[in-house]
Amino acid sequence: MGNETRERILQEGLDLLSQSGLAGVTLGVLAEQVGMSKSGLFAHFRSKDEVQIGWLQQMAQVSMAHVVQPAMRAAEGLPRLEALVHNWLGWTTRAGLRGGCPVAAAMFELDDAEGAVRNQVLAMEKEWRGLLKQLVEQAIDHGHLRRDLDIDQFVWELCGIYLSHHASRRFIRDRKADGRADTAFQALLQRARRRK
Amino acid sequence: MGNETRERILQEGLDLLSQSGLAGVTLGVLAEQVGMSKSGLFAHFRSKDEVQIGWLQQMAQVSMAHVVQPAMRAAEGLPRLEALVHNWLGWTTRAGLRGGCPVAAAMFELDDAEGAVRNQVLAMEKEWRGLLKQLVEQAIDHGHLRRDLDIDQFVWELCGIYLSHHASRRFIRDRKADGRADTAFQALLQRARRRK
DNA sequence: ATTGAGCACGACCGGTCGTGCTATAATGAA
DNA sequence: TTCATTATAGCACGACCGGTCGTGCTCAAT
Repeated sequence: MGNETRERILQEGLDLLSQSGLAGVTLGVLAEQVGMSKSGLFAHFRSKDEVQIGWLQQMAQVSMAHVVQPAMRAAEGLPRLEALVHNWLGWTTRAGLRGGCPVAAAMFELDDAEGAVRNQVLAMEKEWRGLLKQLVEQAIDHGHLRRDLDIDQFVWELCGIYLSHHASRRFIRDRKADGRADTAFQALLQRARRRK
Repeated sequence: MGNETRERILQEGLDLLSQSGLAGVTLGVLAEQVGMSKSGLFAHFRSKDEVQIGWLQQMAQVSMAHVVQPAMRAAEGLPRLEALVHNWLGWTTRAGLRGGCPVAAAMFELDDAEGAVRNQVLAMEKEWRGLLKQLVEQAIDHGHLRRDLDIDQFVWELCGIYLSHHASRRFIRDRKADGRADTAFQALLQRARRRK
């Protein structure tokens, strides 16, 4: 089945993508990894942009299954938010990928670029931050966080924790990365709970 | 003079590097930018790794001049730390580069790589964090921050602010990025001042 | 048994990559 | 004025890039 093959191409590509970044994965090495010819592989796509966007959509699917859905089983409000953050940090490893988060890498790779791939990454990032915002709002509604919290600021700082965790865990290879992120997140929550 | 040319190659290369990342700058486009032939340019280096490491060293020099040295004129302790952070955020633009911070990008580009370039980036990042740590220690010694502060944690979270600022300013192109970073930094300082 | 669609193949396109080797032009010392 | 040094250009290399093309296989429908 053609769709099966396409899925396999995207899945293998996602693994390579997480290790090498968007620019680092060529059709040649991808074809070799999948075990088919470059031309046979390329017949499933119209351009390399389309391949890259396919990887990103595949990633969205995988992260949805490994990060979001399990967190949704936690009670609405703060528990769910905490579960999501817990699943978020270092999610690629648990999803079976050998590299880091492709979107985080793409944000630094494509900051000065233009085009469809950048737009896709931007849309995904905005959607993700929207989800975070939504969970924070729910936590406020349940009285777990204070009403006058600056939600966008909270999400912004949370993203900083994610990025710092990614850098210290994957690049610096600091074994304390998980603990640092946890401490930072708890401090962020503390500020979001306390009045003023 | 050969050294003048080498300097010019590295300076132009640094600008391209900030825009396109390590993998994105090829000797061909660099030569065109500098206005000389690829081979004439390459005669100044032994390998592309050496070129890339040269760019990074050039960057260290430039950032030293634009970020660290001006901050050193502020009074030791908290004022100096605040000046450094102020110069740090968005420093590439003030240094005349058209792109973002090459080290930040490299941390996400090279997280799963190996080799001399990665080692160079790692060494530079560790040196930078060492400098941050030193300024925080001085602020403690002057009584501006509390004695029992977890310094490494402070630096870790500060790096998160830098990364989140970089992403929101350069990739997302959020005009509020500077304000968000400022708020986050002030909150971090607040925690570092207050007892408990 | 024949057809036709779907799929993958190898060969190949024009370009660009990083990297050598060699020749020429400019410079400065003797 | 000659000579040695240096800086740059010219050129070619093998590999690989994203992408196209025509071919042949497999298999279900006719």
